[in-house]
Amino acid sequence: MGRRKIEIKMVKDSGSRQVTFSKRRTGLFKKANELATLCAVQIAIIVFSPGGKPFSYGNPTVESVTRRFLNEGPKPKVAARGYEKKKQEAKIRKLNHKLNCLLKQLQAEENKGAMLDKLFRARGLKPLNELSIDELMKRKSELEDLKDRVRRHQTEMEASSSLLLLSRKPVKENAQYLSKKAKNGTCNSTT
Amino acid sequence: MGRRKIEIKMVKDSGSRQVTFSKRRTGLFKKANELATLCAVQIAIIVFSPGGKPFSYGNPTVESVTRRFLNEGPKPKVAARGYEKKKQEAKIRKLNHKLNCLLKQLQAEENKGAMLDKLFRARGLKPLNELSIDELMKRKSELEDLKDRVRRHQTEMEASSSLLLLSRKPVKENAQYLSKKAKNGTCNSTT
DNA sequence: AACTATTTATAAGA
DNA sequence: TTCTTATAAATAGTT
Repeated sequence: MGRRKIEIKMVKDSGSRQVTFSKRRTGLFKKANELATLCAVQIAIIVFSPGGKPFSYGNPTVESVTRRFLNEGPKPKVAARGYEKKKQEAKIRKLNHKLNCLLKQLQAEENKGAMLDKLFRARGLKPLNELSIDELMKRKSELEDLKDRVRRHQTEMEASSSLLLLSRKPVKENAQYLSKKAKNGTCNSTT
Repeated sequence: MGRRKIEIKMVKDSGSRQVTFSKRRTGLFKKANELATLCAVQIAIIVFSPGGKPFSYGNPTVESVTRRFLNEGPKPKVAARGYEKKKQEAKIRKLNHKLNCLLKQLQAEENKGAMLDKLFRARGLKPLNELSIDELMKRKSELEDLKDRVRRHQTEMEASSSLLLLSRKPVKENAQYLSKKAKNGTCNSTT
């Protein structure tokens, strides 16, 4: 977009990254304001700088938009329709395969991470001692987010697992449990 | 931006307004994604279409970013300076402890998730078959995000680990490596 | 912060 | 909706 085309990859130099962040944050907020004005719509943006400082744009306010979003979010979503079921099942099988592969990779990464962590602790945390407080705070909040997400996924898995245990019964009897599950679904539309 | 310059005023024709909304929403989300990638930052956008339908973009998710924003809001800022080093070290020790605990929990969650996954596959994926395609797509993208974040953290850990191996030398000799690390570090002041 | 050479976004039109 | 294209706007590298 400027003198040269750049790859959309993380900017390694922290100084340049900060400059890029400032420029693009300004541009993004300007675009958001134009969208809000041209289309008379509500919009909210929250972004944390590389240093962890929060910036936000809201029309009319960040709070009102997020509140509306969070209140509308848990709408009951109508599950898949009855037609073209075969095609859906094929897609589902494909997605399940990808999902399983990803889970495996994830676990592998986690195990490596845990081993490194043990190494650290055995060594007395020397390297981490030299990191800044801000850096550690950032890591901590990232890990907390990560844990939340894993836990949420875990909950979903457990719910499905319960259904699994019921699946020994004939399929027709299962229908009631499955539709119950659909009713309680957390899925937000946000298409 | 196009064939003609337009005033940034509400578009009166509702059809044109919807078209403008679609185009600009796409552009805005693209910009947001570029910002998140280039600067490795968290960002969330929520926007309601002229018809009142919610659209959102989040990295890693809208929920995690809004949660972080809402939680940090009331808290005071911590930007600690170079003095009072003892206090800093105490804080760092505490944060490291939390970090380690979180890593352990994370791994535990992952292992449970993997076991459930095996259960599913042994059973022929029956329960997942009843989920909608949208639901599965959402899960898949969540897992991909999760994996990216774990990998990013993993990279950090490996970098620190390399430094760890050098730490057998006297502390003074370490200084150079540690300052090198600081130069490449991700922490920006962002005053 | 300002400056531009370029790239990117997009308003109109198809 | 999707594509094309002329033009406006954003921005990467530089000063």
